[in-house]
Amino acid sequence: MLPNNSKSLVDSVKEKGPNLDIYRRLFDSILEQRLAPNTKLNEQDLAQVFGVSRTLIRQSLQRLAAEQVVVMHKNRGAYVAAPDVVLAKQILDARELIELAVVDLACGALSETAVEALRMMVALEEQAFEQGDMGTALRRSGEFHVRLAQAAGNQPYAHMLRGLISQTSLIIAMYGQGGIQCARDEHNDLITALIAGDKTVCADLMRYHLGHLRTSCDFNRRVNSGSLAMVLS
Amino acid sequence: MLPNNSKSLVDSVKEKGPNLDIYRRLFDSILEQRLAPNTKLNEQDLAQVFGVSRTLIRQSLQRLAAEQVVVMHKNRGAYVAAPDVVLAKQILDARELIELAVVDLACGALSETAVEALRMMVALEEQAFEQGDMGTALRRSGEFHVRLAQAAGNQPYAHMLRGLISQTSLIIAMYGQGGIQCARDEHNDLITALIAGDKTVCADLMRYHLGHLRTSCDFNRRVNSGSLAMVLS
DNA sequence: TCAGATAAAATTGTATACAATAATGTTTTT
DNA sequence: AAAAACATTATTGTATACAATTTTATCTGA
Repeated sequence: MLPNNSKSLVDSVKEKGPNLDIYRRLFDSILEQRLAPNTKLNEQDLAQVFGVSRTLIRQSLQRLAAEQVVVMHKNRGAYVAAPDVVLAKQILDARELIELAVVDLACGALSETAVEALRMMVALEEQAFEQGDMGTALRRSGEFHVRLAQAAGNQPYAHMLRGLISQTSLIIAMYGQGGIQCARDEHNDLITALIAGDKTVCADLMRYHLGHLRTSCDFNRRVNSGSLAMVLS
Repeated sequence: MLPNNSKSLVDSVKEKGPNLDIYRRLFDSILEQRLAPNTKLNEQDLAQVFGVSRTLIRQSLQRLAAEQVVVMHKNRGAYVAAPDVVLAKQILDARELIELAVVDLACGALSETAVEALRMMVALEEQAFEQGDMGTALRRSGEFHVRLAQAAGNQPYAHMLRGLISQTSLIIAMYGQGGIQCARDEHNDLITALIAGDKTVCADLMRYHLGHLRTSCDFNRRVNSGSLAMVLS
């Protein structure tokens, strides 16, 4: 359930606490689809799992709720978010808007070190894929996009995109039907195009890439995710 | 210090608690520039002011921090955020990106009721202005933009824009030099243009409007906001 | 007088205790 | 047996208590 491997991208990179770690592990667990949409997140259970008091669990849940990865119902607890079809499409639209702006900024403007870091990210993503760890592969795929936004040098873009990508993981969990990971070579192609510096090509590549995401989803399919109790209520 | 008037736009419109109120009052206080950038937000003091325990104060501060309106330093407390020049420009860029997308969606697509609500918002904004309550006027000016995004029908746009507009208030507090409110008629002009339905005109109007914001800021001016102690440290 | 060390106070971080609400199970009534 | 009412349990919401850290004040020693 709980990953503890790579230091993922938390916004406030600066000094935080050890409780930041439990937030990150929850966050990653959701992104890696170990926690399905609509899953109830019981505070006491989590406190026991992490070996801390409910105080820290609560903080993490509230932060996740602020990021809309989790929804909190008053007096009824926290659940992994489950975006409906309408919202899902809006999220993908918003992602395209931001990502195209990112590409526009990054095109022909990536530093050597940035390129290296991005290539490394893709390598890690492929490694997870080849090891059959689809959850990690999916999370790293998202991280690639966030890292690209960071490299593009606009903090708000990176911040907003991080949120949108988190929700994209939920969308894939709910409406996806495999075949997304096939597109992972496209990340390398994108890097190459960004170095080459043709904005039209870069934009088209990104649109193409995100298009795969859309076509890999079936928004008609009624979702059975989460606990059955939730579905039948 | 603490406003309690209109129900401002909190993202999770659904059921929340009474502590939501203290978050909102803090949020509004910052947006109305009653709390200047770099102001320290002492937990115990706030707890006393609001008549609650530090628990609820902490929750609100953490949420504000998640929205980047407040910065929390480990073991050193929470401060009203103070975006530097680089970030300020990035925020304004991001705002333009989102707002143009919003305008594109809303152009020729606003319902009757939406138009009415927006007109009302402008009226409230002008009312505060004429009463000399610049803080409230500024906050409502921001609310207008968020409400427009909501009317445009893309939730992520509205959500992201809300964050960017909050930070814009901080930017104005730090780098603004008056003259922003002169542009408040432009909101009504924008509504009219959106109804008319010419996308080029609408986009130009929005760019023009946001351009005023940029020109009303002097990014060279070294900021003296917040407690002197902070500045001199 | 000033720098450094040390002690005191204040502030934040976390855990625990209690209150309020919702969920569950049992009994009672028809 | 079904439905309603009640009691029980579990879960979340808030306050308080304590621990850890930082800030401030005081004291020393050149």
